[in-house]
Amino acid sequence: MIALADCNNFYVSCERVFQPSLEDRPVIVLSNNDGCAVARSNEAKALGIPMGAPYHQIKRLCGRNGVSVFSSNYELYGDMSRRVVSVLSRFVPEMEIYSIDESFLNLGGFSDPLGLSGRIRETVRKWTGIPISVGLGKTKTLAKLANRLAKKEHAGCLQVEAGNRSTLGSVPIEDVWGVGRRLSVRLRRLGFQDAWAFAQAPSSAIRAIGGVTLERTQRELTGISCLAMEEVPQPRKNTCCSRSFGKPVTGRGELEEAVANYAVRATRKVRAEGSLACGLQVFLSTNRFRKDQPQYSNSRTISLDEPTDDPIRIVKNAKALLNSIYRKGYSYKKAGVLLLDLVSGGSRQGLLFEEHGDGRRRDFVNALDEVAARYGQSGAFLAAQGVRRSWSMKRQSRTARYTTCWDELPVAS
DNA sequence: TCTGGGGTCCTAGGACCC
DNA sequence: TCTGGGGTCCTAGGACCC
Repeated sequence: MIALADCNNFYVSCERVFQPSLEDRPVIVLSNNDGCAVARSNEAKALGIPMGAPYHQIKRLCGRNGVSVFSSNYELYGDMSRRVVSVLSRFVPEMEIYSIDESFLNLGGFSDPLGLSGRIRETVRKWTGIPISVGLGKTKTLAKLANRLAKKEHAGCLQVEAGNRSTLGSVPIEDVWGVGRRLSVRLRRLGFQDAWAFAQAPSSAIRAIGGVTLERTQRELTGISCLAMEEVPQPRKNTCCSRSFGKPVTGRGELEEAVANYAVRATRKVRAEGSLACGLQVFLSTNRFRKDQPQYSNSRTISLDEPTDDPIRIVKNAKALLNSIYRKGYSYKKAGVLLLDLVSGGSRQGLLFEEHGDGRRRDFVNALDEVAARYGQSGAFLAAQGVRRSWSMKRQSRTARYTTCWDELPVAS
């Protein structure tokens, strides 16, 4: 038996823990750059605010209805997520952290999985303040489906059997995990409107529509497990850092600064995991929503002659790539840096004519990381990253980093 | 005016090889 | 007129997820 523990409206719930007055009121949390609504309280959902709604389109609706609006506070959400996971892990020997707000738990061998799920739910709420729902099923896809239903009713916990025609029949096809917008349109056209009809369909038809991936989803719904639990997280293969700009950017200099910053951040992630990058990609683009402006987007990729985690080298290469795709006269909205084909530091393949260990460079980079960790991004940075950073993203209503920053601890008065 | 960021996997098609 | 067969590797693009 597999359980999916999923935090309800996670980012909103995190904000509510530190501002209890937000309970029972409409609340939304915005994406980076205060762009879209990415988390909504039930009250905000009831107002008709869809997932991913651009904020400028719902701003007036929010004003009229007294919706509390927050910029995203990823430091807080990341820390709250770790707390939830630590509670979950006390109950089960095997679990897979699937995302910032979801974990699969292996409840095989427990005599009363549903009862246990209820206790887990209560404990997480009590110890972290975060409300969760738990769905149970024989496979991950069934657990996921059960979780959806548990959220709406069933007191937050529900178990679903593969053969339950009325339950599966009540789930629209687009709500099945692994069936997105495109595939659901095609499946509906063929008459597979709900999870039950989809599960009963001839597998050859399903394979023709969505390949082996969709066929796996179908089998999972019939109770045949195709997606294993991954208790040990697989090392990342690529990593990316990109942001849209707070204002349109036209100058090469500003773009270079932005790209240098993204390169440093991406490299820091890779270093933290003990990996090295073998490839590097830089991309940039104008605002695709502005039909009245000339559009341009481009990217360029190189393979590095030696796997590296050296931010100075990455920044240098990234700037060169940027300059090879930069075109004057456009109003840019977004740029990003990808580090590709990551390999673990241990299995590093040396170069025939490698320059061996520059110890001073290594010490310097470590010091840079340490200072940045202690005093924040502005504590120490490369000159290429710029000082004014006029392009940086909007984040007008972020709450304090209550749990990770000494200066921002909540104060009781 | 204003529209997120970070991932994974699969497939088709082209380049290239013998 | 008639122009092989079988394989690998890489990349771009499409689909999905949170």
